[in-house]
Amino acid sequence: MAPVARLAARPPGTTASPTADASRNVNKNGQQLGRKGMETRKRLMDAARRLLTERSPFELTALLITREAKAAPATFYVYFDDVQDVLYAMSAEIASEIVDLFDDDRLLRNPDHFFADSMRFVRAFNEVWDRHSDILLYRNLEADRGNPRFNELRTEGAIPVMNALSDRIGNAYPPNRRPRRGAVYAEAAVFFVALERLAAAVHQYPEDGLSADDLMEAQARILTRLLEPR
DNA sequence: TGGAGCCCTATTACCATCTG
DNA sequence: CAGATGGTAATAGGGCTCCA
Repeated sequence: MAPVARLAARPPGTTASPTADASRNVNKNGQQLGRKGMETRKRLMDAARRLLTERSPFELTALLITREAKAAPATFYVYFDDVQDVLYAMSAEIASEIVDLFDDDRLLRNPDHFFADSMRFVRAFNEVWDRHSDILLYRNLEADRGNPRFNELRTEGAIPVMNALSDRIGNAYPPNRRPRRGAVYAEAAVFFVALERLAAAVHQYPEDGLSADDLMEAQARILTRLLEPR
């Protein structure tokens, strides 16, 4: 249950650390990346992305990536510590896509559109997973097994979404009956963890059990209930 | 069991290219 | 042109598989 506790422990409104962004502009020798360096780093990440369409993250090697990128093995270590470091960089890029789901502050605000908005949100969330399930599954696996770097990344991606959700869920309560902030935040956390777990399961076993559409509709209905006035 | 061969990671040294 | 940045050949060493 560590991820839930970790998610709930971060005070709402906390911003993400700049660590991942900062490391994109400097190579492993501490040199500032120029145009060429940026291109080479991107080429290595694109190569890793291509390889992931036919291999598990655990099968990636630095040699495979550099061959795919048409670079020398040593070049890989100029930009990344190891294969996990590339996967971390790829995970960090995806985090912003999930946060972007709440770019529109009107989302999930209008009671007339609660279900439609919920469907829109749930679909958009699942689409991100659809595009990046291999990397996101790897990120969560590393986070679950106690890798602090990946755990922080997952938390940083989740916090803005949970803040947005808990803000809206809180509005469902009349001011005189509103639970304390932490309790509302916990409701958002419970919903978010279920949302993410189901997104992971659907993409891991797409042919088994309930259809993705059934699951997404059910999630949208549950979210709608959380948003409706109590 | 252990030696050979192979593949991989990781590092170093050095040369090439870019930029101000 | 000098310093910064980028790329890689060469190499050491570890782990794995195969085979006698």
